[in-house]
Amino acid sequence: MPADAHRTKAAPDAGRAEPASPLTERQEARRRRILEACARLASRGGFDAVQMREVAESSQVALGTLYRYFPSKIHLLVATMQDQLEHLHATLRKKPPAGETAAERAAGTLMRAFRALQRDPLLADAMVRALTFADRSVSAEVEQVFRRTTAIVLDATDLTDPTPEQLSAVRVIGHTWHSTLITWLSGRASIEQVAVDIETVCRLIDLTAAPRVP
Amino acid sequence: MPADAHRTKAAPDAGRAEPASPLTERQEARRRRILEACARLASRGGFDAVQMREVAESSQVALGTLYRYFPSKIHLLVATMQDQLEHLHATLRKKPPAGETAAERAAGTLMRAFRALQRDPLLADAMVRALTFADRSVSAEVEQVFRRTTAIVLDATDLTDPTPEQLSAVRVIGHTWHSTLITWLSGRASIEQVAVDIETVCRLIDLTAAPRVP
DNA sequence: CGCCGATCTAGAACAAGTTTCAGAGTTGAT
DNA sequence: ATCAACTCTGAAACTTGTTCTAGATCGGCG
Repeated sequence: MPADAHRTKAAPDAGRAEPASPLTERQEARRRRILEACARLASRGGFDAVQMREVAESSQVALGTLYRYFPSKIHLLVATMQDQLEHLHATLRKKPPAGETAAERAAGTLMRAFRALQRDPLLADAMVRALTFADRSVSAEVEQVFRRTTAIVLDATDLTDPTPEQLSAVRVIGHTWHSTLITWLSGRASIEQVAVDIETVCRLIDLTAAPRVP
Repeated sequence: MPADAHRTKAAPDAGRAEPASPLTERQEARRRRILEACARLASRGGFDAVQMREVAESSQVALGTLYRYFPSKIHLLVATMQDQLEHLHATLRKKPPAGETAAERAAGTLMRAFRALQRDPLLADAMVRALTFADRSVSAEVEQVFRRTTAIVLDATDLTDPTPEQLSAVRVIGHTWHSTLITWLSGRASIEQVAVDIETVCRLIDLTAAPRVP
């Protein structure tokens, strides 16, 4: 798996659309078809069912083109996670969680996110496995996913100006969220245990909280 | 990757030696040669360099035999991690960490473990990636690795009779340890940040501590 | 000793991720 | 409208994890 095989030419950006070459309409549509096909296949058989040839066929794109958009299966799945997290984040924003303390709100939001992913366990499994399996060649994309996770937690806590300590706590919470997700998906922990652990780790937020100045 | 391919016959137990058919001396030797070859190869090129054919050749065993001992590359790497963690645990036990609070001792021990794995980053990378990539067919072995991690933390904190809350904290600490390890190995975080996050999460121990009764 | 079943070996065969390439299709600038 | 550069397609080839098969070895037992 010679994973450093990034095209150096002006290939369609497999990450986000922001800093890249504009991507024509047709290209944007292709990209979207690919991501949808990926999610669809993952939603059935999980990680193993996302076969590059199938994704290509299912999204009506040649195999070579698929690889031009996403340089590896891992890139593809991480991009899919990115995509799904965006939706999730938007959904979660709409109904901010109730709760006295920041910790409670964080735990509430994370459990809601957890349940959302539970609804499609095979898709979740494929995405999260790809995320943790990713090597350096996917760093940038993985980083973005983590940023999104961090943003979700920060949103939930309503912390406007977090201290370094709080940022550390938020990172730890993100790590725990991903790990418990994997643990649950692998059948090594119950939902109850996940809930307990999420609540436990979220206490770190209050522990490191500075009094909020309005 | 049809990973549920466990032989159902009386195959050499790929997990620990405890509950299995005794394993003759020659077989024990084979198993050890395989694990050593695996560690050696991983120590050079990391995950990708652990190629089953190479492992087989390098440990003077036929490919089929390798698969009889370890039903997949993931099983092999998880077993290797198990093996390395045993050594590490033994080493760490010898010099218990200094520190006033349980949290400090836990953080100290984990950072020591972290530095031990740092010395062989490619090996660590291969093992940890295998660990988080493992699917249900490897649950039992993964579970054992987590148990070992938990044991290391509990040893460090010197908690003899942990409450359920403390166990949750210890699980969270274990998750964080693995995640930060991956994050560092992927070049997405500095050692300093890892140290900070480990210290942050270890506070959970004191937070949930019941007064110890001697 | 000589046999039996389990284990090991060598090597072919198969599956899925990845790479490569020649030719057809698009696009943008002149 | 035309040309050059880029992009997409279709198909084959290559790599590495995994499975399968036929025969050689081993260990215990009568």
